[in-house]
Amino acid sequence: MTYTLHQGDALGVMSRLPDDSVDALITDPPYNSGGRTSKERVSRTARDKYTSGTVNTLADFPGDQKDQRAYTRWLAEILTEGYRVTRPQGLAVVFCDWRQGPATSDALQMAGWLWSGTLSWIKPACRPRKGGFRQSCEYMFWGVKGSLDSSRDLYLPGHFTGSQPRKGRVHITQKPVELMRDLVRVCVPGGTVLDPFTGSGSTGVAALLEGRQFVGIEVTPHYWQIADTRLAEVERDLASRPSDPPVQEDTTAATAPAST
Amino acid sequence: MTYTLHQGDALGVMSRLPDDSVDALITDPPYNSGGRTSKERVSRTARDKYTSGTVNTLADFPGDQKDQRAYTRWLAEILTEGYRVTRPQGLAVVFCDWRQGPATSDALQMAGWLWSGTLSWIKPACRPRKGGFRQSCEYMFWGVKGSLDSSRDLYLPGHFTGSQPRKGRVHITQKPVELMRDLVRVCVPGGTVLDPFTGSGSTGVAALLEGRQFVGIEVTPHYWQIADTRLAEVERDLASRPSDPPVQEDTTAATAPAST
DNA sequence: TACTGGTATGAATCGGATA
DNA sequence: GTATCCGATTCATACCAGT
Repeated sequence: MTYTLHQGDALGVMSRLPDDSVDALITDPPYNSGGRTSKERVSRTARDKYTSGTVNTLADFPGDQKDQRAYTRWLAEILTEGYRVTRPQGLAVVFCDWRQGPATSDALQMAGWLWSGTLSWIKPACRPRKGGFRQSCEYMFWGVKGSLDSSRDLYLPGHFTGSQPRKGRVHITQKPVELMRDLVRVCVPGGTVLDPFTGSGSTGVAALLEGRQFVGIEVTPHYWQIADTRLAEVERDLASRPSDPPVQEDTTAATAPAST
Repeated sequence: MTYTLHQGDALGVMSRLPDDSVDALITDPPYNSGGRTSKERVSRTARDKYTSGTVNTLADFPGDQKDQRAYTRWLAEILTEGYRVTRPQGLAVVFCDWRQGPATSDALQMAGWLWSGTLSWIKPACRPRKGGFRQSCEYMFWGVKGSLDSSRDLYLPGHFTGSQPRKGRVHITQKPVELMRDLVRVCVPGGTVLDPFTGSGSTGVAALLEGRQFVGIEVTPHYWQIADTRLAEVERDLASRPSDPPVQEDTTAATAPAST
C-alpha cells in the first residue's frame, strides 16, 4: 500500500485532484469551537482554547478562528470538493464535537452528500463537569455520494470507545489508530482514503495498516513532516512483511468490539 | 414522593402550569423522523416506521407526522412553555434520534435554553446495516435556564448504555428505567421533574425512585392509564418502605457506571 | 507475568479580577 | 460596562514503577 502526502491548503490541493479518484473521505477538521462567546472562539489560538489549564508542548494548529456561519460555509466548500473527488457510492466521515454537530450536518448536505448517520466516539477519560453532565463523546457524521453499496458484505459498528493517545502524542487532537482502523474499513479494500486535514497522520497510518491507499493534505510544515515520517515507517514495516494484507472484503472487526 | 399526571395535549396543559414551578424538564417527544423522504415520514404511522419487520401489538401514538420545519417550530413552542415553567438554573433534557439532532438543538435554543451539551444513549442491541455503520445511539440534548448551579456537588456521566426493555414493554419508544434514573439526578433531590410526553411513564417512575416529584402529561388515554397504574404502584411501594429516600445531594451513581 | 498503588492529564468550564 | 485574562476545579483513566 502506498501513500501521497501533499503539503498545502486543503481547498487548494483538493481542487487539483481528479474527479472520482478516491473511495472515502475521512477527516477531522479544526472544530472552531471552544469558548463561551463568539469573541472568545475567534480570538484565541486552538492551543489556548483546547489545552487551557494543562501544560503541554504540542504545536498549535491554524484555522480555528471562524464563527459559526463562516465555519459552515468553509466546511461546505471543503466537503463539496471532497464530493467531486470521491467516486459514486463513496463515503464521507467527518469528525465534530457536540457544538458543531448541526453545522457539520448542514455542511455535509450542502455539499451534496446524503447524510446517513451519526457515530459516537466515547472518550472514557475526559474532564468532569460540576453540576451537570460531562461531555464524554465526539461525533462522526457520515454520508454517501449517491446510495450505499448494499452489495458489500460489511457491517460496521455505530459507536466506538477509546482514549486519546497519551504516550507519544504529537498533536492536540490526535486520534487513536485503533479507532481510525475501524473507520477506514468503509473504504473498499485496496481503495483510496482521502484526509484533507491529515495532522499527525493517524488516518493514513490506519489506512495503510488496513490495506487501503492514502492521500493526505496538511498545511503545517511541522505536522506534514511528522505525518510523513509516521507513514513512511508504516509503509516500510508493511513492505518487510512476508505477504501483503488480503485485498478481499474483511468482514471481521479490525479491533475488539467497540464497547468494552 | 408524589406525582401528578395530567391527561391532555402537552401545550394546552403546560400553558396552565405556573411559572418556575418545576426543577427539570426531561422528555422524549415524538421524533417525526423515520423515513428518508417527507412522504415516507408522513404517510406511515409511528408504529409502521419504528417497528418494521417485527410484529407487535403496542398501541400507536399520535403527533408523528410533521416535516422538519414544522417539527422544529412545534418543539420550540413546547420547550418555550417548558422554559417558563422551569425555575432559573433548572435543566432541560430532550431525547432525539440522529436525524433530529439539528432540529432539536435549534428548538432548544429558540426556546431560550442555553444549549450545554449532548449525551449519547448507546443501545447495544440494534439492527446492523449492510454496507455501512449501524445506528446504535440515540441522543439527549440538554440545556440550562440561565447558568448551571456550580455549587451542586454533582458530576454526571456523558453517555449511557442500556437496551430498550423487552420484558413487560408497553410502549414503542419505552426507555430503560435505569437510564432515566441517571437522568433525573440533574433535578435537585426532592425537586420536581416535568415530562410533557409521559408515554408509559418511565421518567416518572425513575423520578419517584430517586426521590424527586413528578408532573406528567399524556394525551393518549390508553398510555395515560398505563402510566398512572405504574406510578401509583411505585408510590405505594415507596410508601410501604420503613423510611423515605434521602433528600440530600446524592453523589453516588444511581446505577453501575455507564459503559459496559 | 500479574497485580497494586501512586501520579499525571484531558479539543473544558467557570467565576472573578484586571485592563 | 465590556473584553480579556487567569487560575481553581474535578473524576476516570492511562501510564509507570515497584512488588
